[in-house]
Amino acid sequence: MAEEHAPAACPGGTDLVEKLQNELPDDEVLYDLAELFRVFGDSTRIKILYALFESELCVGDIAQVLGMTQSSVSHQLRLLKSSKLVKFRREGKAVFYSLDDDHVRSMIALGLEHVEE
Amino acid sequence: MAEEHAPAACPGGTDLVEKLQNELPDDEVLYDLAELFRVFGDSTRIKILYALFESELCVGDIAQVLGMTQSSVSHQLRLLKSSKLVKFRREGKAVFYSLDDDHVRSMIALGLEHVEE
DNA sequence: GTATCATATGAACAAATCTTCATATGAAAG
DNA sequence: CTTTCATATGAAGATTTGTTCATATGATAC
Repeated sequence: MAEEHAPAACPGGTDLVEKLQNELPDDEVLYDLAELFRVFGDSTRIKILYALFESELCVGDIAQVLGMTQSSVSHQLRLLKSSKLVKFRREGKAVFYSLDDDHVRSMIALGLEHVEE
Repeated sequence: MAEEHAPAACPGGTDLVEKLQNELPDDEVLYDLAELFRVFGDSTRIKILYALFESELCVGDIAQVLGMTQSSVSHQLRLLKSSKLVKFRREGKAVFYSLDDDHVRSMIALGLEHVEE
């Protein structure tokens, strides 16, 4: 069981096709990359990241800024956390979240460039 | 009907919250930004973009490189097209797709930096 | 210990998403 | 005009995703 998919093609140089196949990064890398973008791909999470641009915030405050439930925000923070986009520290009852590094800022800035054209 | 959501909060300076709310970009911008990232947030589409890194390709060849259906690839190309990430030109029966601009490369490069840590 | 505040998490449901299959469109050749 | 090749698209179905609600955990104050 091997042959499937694409029945042939247009110009269809088999050599070109093979060359490109070999040049593609590993599936795992591509999947991780897509997953990273997927995390940015939700308005709520983008808003959370934006809210954290200037300073750290606790969960409740984030929820207030966005006008969303604490639960919803917490769920999203978990995703952002596991993608290493935000970090956190505990202080008493509260948990303060902040951007994990500057990649987040660069990423959003770059995205904005494309959107604002 | 106004009061909803977040029952109050941790530190919860109402002024800080209001300040941040005013500083957030328009909802429309944030939505567009999320939508852009969402387009990058799928392995198939990432693969397509990667395949187009070096040269333009017709739909059938892309499908072969990825080992996917022509239909599937075509559906995804439509998304990439409407997000202005790829452009195309027709030549006889074939349609050649290519990256629309360098934002795509920068975006993927930046994403890779974060993933490969 | 109990009460309270802040956050996290599990289950459930609705909405969005991706692939497949079948078929339509569009262009060139006969 | 009919056939063939390349691509596009609509509908259907399975999977994924985001929010809500209820409840659990964790930390402080009493």
